[in-house]
Amino acid sequence: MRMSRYFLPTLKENPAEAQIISHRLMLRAGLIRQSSAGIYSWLPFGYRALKKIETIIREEQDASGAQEMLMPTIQSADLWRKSGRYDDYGKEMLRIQDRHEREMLYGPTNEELITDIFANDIKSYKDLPKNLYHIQWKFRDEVRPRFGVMRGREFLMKDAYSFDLDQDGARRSYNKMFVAYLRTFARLGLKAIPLRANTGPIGGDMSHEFIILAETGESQVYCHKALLEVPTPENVDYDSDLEPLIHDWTMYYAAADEMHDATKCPVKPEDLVTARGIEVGHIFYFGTKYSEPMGAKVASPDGNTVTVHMGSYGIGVSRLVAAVIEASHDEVGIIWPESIAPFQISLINLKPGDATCDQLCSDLYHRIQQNNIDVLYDDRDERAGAKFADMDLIGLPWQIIVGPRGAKEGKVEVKKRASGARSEVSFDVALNQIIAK
RNA sequence: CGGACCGUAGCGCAGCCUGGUAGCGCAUCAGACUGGGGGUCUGGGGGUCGUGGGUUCAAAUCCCGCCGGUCCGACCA
Repeated sequence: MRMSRYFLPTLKENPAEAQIISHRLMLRAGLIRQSSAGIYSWLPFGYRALKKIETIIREEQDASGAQEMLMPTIQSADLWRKSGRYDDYGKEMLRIQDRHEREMLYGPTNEELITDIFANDIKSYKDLPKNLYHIQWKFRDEVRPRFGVMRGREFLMKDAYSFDLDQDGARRSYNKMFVAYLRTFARLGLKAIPLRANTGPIGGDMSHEFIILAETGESQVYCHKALLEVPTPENVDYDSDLEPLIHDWTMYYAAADEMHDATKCPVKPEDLVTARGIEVGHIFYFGTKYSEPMGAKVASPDGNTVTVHMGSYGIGVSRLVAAVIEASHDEVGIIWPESIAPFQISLINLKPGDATCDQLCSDLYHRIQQNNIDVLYDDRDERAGAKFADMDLIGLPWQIIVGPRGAKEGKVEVKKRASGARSEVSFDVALNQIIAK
């Protein structure tokens, strides 16, 4: 993409309303614009990042055996009356009426709808287990939206729902999601740790929050330092017994602020990590809480009718964009992990109009594109300083700088955003470096 | 939902207290000089001062309503 044609409005100054770093950088680097309180438009640059995250989540969900579908944003109030949540949910639920004055709502979550869909067509234990998910916009009318997309009212969420014959089955489904989440966050370049979460009246140990560590995180997290060294599962066979993997990740102490009691902490002070965290995912098993009232029953092998056991598994997709930025930035801008960078390369022409620079850039630009690598070519007639500032702000992993000095000898500078490491190399070497990576 | 505050050009703000020609910086446009980390100069465009009402000869400024937004607290992917 040529920057002269791209819609990428960057801001030199921090907008007054943005308090936290990710919000500031998302506005300044042209990822989002606020449309109304807690509701954002995603500009082309931000939308690319959002879609990349979505893709990684989708790949890992699919790998674990979950199946993607799509449910509507607008739901009927009747379903929610059936589960009893229509009255319980309170003002956080956006309620609307259609022209026939039927009561509708903008879905804050989808347990009712998915359970209804399941109950209508699945009648036998032979069709279990099932895990269905979708990636869809949700609306929760937060009293106080803030921190940009970190706590917006409208947000993109991946929510999966598992259906099993009994609790043992539900546990296997739960474990699959647990592992899929570990892999997803690792691929996003994030260090995520699972914290045991409150399971409410259901009890047991089947609810975890996934927290990523970031200095500006909202909540305080305490954990054993060994937890940070547990390796991400690779080449997972999701049909195998995942309990040992789960055990590796849950054997160490880990607690959020409200669960942590310094006087009762089992971890020795020298082994305790205290950090800030952002919740990016939450998984839990809730038994028959929804399947019971919604009538989700199947025939069991012995001929009886049993209510299915369910779990639900959420990832805040839009929040993750902010979380990644919180976790990966410096004083001048974003530092995108390669896996989700909107483009891989900034190609900077320091002197547009100079025949040699133009030619070299043009060649590089086309050759990079031919290799299916996303490149943002800064061909604008701007001051070098302004270009460098913009490039650092938008934070693409690689920068290729083409200036008149080197261009005469066919040399360009390749710089890595994350480390700042730079080297002056020939056209071909630059190209090969990029392609190899 | 309690408390505090803000709406003046695309962004950041001053002007309001003490009513009297709507300003500054950045951005933007034209031209020139420039050119390896947000450059300099000249000239230009852009504002129903959130909105409705009131007070007044006169309202961005004073008073009231409404709308929008922000922050602190309690609550959440």
